[in-house]
Formats: sequence, C-alpha cells, structure tokens
Amino acid sequence: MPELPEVELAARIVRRAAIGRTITSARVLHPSQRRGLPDEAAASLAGDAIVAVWRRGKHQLLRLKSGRTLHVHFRMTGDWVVLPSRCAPLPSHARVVLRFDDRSAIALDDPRALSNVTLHEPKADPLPRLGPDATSPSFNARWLRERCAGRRVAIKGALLDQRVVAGIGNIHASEALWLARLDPRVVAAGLTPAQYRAVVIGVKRTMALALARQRRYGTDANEPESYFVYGREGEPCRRCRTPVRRILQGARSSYFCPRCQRR
DNA sequence: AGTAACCTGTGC
DNA sequence: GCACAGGTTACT
Repeated sequence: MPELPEVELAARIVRRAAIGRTITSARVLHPSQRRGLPDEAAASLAGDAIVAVWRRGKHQLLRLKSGRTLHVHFRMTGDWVVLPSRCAPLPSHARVVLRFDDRSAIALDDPRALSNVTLHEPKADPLPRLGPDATSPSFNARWLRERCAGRRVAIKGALLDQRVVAGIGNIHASEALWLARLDPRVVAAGLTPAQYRAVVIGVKRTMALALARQRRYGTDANEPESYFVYGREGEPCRRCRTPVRRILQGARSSYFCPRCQRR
C-alpha cells in the first residue's frame, strides 16, 4: 500500500521475486484493469522477461528484456503478492497475474481495483511530471519555496502535489507537518525560511521512520500507534497531550495538534 | 479551490 | 444506510 515507503518495499519485493525470470503468461482479471492493459498487450508479455525494477515517487517501472516498460501505480489499495509455486492460491482481489518460467508468480492484489498497469514501448517515458523524491537531496527548502511561490495552496496541499515533491501521501503529509509544528492550513507561499526548512526536515524524518518500519514489520506497519497524529483524532498529542483534531481539506482528512502546530 | 469520478470494502 | 479510505485526473 502506497506512499513512497510502501511502494519502495513493494518494488524490492518484485525485484527479488521477478528479476531474471521469463514471463510465461500475463492475465488481467478485472475489467477496469483491462483499460490500461488490454488482453492483446497482456498476451504480448509472454516470452518477455523482467530485467530491472525502479521506483520513482509512488510509481514502479518494470523494465523488460524487450526494452518495453510496465508502469505500475498502486493508487489507494494496490500491493504485490508473491506466489512461490503453481499451487499457491491467488489473493482475494488479484487483478493482474504474471506467471514465470519457474512456476512462481506475482499478483497485483487490489480490493478497489484503482491501480494502473500499462505497457509502454521502448522509447516512451510513462512517468508524469514529478518533483524530486521526498527522500532525495534535491528536495530542499529552496526547491520547496520556489515551487510554492505565487500559489495559494495550503502547505498540506503543496506536499500532496507530486510535481512539488514525489512520494508523499495523505498520511505522511500530516505526519511531516506535526514534526514541523506547522498548521496544515497555512498558505505554503507565506512560510518563513525556517519553516520551509522545518517542513523539509519533517518530511525526511517521516520518510526515514516509515522506511525503517517497513523494513522491520513489512506491510503491516501502518497502525495508528505508528503515527504521531494520523488516524488519532481525539487522542492526546504525543508532545503536549492536547487532543488531536481532524479537519477536511479538499475532501481529505488532515490530522494535527491545534496547540503545537502553529498557523 | 472545490468536487466528481474511478472502484470496493469496512465500520458505525 | 452513510461516512470514509494510504491517489490522481478532469471537470466546474
């Protein structure tokens, strides 16, 4: 499941499960997935092989021996499930299944079926315009200030904008702003230099904590106890014990401490 | 900037 | 029943 840390773990899993194996069949099991990967495109995958797996933001790129690229985006609820053998049962919401020549397979498991899987010809670039990864040194206070200048978005909205910074989603945006002690509704263009720095530090720290959690506990690492504020409405702030508030910003929940996160 | 749309599941 | 869910795009 899918912000940068979860997608990073997923990419590692496919890398280990799929690199060097030849695809014997690709099956698409849900009509909405067929829009991105029609049966004919899926059929053309047989005989090809996965030679490299990259992650950029929340996107995964599976580079094929033919030079083509499978672009995968999990959206809200996608995840990879590895099937070690022919008799391993498919996960309950398998949407796309890639079988390999050693009889293992990977399945895209996605209850809401919002994930995207698309196949691209060798020279195509499937990625949309993205800012630097949240974990990249290129994502720094100067970059953030420049990308927010002249806009009226709240800082929470700016962090969710993948053209500003890639990989942050609704959970980690709230977490990063708690660390930065900044109210999610503050207009991003109006921050002080120190506040831009605090936001960037908050983002890096949030990513590092989540990546460490992912490595230790895998996909089950996302419990409310893991977070400073996300999903903890009414529970005490971990700094000052003030009850955490939930508000809606553009139909998405933001969680914050009304006492120690300033406007 | 806000809202619907894409889908299905869960919990109140 | 309704609100809500870790995302993104395309419309007012």
